[in-house]
Amino acid sequence: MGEILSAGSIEGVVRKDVPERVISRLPIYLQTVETIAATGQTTVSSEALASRSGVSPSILRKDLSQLGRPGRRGVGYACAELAATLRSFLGLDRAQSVAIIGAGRLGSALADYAGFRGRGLRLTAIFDVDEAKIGTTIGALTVSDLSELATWPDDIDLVVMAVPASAAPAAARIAADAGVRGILNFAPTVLETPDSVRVRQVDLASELQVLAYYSALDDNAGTPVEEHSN
Amino acid sequence: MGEILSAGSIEGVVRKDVPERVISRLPIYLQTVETIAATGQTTVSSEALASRSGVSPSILRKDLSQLGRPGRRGVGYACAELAATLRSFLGLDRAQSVAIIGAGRLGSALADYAGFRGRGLRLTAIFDVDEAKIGTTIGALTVSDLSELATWPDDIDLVVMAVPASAAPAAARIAADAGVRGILNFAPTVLETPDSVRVRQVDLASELQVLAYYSALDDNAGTPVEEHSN
DNA sequence: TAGTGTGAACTAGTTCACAGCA
DNA sequence: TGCTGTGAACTAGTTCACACTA
Repeated sequence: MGEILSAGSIEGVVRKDVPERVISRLPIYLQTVETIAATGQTTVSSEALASRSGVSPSILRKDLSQLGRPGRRGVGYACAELAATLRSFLGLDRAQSVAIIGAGRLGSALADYAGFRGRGLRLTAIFDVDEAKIGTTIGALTVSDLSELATWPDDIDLVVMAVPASAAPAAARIAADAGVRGILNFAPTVLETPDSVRVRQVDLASELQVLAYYSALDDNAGTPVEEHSN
Repeated sequence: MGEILSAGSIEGVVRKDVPERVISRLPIYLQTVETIAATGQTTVSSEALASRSGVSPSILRKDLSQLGRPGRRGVGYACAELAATLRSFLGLDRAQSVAIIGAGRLGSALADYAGFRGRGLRLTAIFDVDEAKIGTTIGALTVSDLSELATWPDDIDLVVMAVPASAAPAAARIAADAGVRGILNFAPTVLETPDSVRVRQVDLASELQVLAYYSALDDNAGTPVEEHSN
């Protein structure tokens, strides 16, 4: 993907096109700087912020310099201001509305998983197709029929897909038709969506299999494996 | 690229130095090729496999060529053979043993989330520190006290961390001390671990915030976004 | 003086295009 | 002939090093 040259260009809006790689690090910085601010610290250096975010200081400075509101040379970044800039840049000023599709165990767990409130996200609805689940309550929300998504009164910006792989493509189509802007997909399937819908994939088994690779690598470490020191 | 002397090929499996970027795509290929094989198809071209995996054909060919067991020119890849090679390469021949730390809603949901069995992973134990949860049953497993992890009879290769952010660092240390090889961390904290423990981060809020960025971008398409002149 | 902002150098990753083999 | 395997060209991402400024 990538290839953004269409939207907005008519107006002559020169959008600095920030790579997704960078965008995906910003939430971590936000999280970190909020944690630091909560301790009462008012400024933070790139070095401290970077190490607590798990990145290098230079990459952190490059990333933050891209969002226009700079730090102060010789001082560092003002925590509160930086957090506000990050929130605004990520589009979290108005809380994005999130719906969960799939009211099974995973969907229910995600529904009250910490981190919607206070992270610029507002959980708006939970959908399912299972008659037995529709009408039941999860946290403060009642499970609705997925067919209601299309005409849902509150605009839904983002969807968390927590359904089996077999049901995911159909549900994704419904979400896309309803004008949803992004899907966070927990089902182990590659979703095909129109360009207007961004998909991010989270696959438990894939992640574990990546870890399995390195685990197995170490198993064989008795025999001379690559691993060279420097 | 530092030339690596992977001469130690005493055990048949010689693993070159494959970038993590590549490793993290292999589970997707495995998933895809298994799906294709299940339809009865015996061979598959790089183009078909790539498009169903959401990558370009050239990158797929480069990736697969790195694992030594090639496809057949003019034909494609033999599904069954490719799947076996991928499984073996990822270290899934002997099912890796996985433990979940945290028997809350997320932990319980992940415990019976499809994809352990038949994906080369074996869920071995669930731990918690909460007296009220220890001894209760989740699926086929009984929740054990986290302190038992260190002396757990069955070796634990990988851990899924499903605890609050505040509890994660301590739990990670316990896991690292117990010789765990990898941690899949759902808590929104950067974990510091010794080099022997690989961490992969999955943060619901971060992922949604990335999607929020693109969602907000579209909202502002046409009106000047916060932008500074160069 | 301390610590950011940033061009330049470097490194990693992807795509291209075609040689080579079933 | 068809499709993989792969070097070469290209592109993206990271690190370095230091000018610059509060």
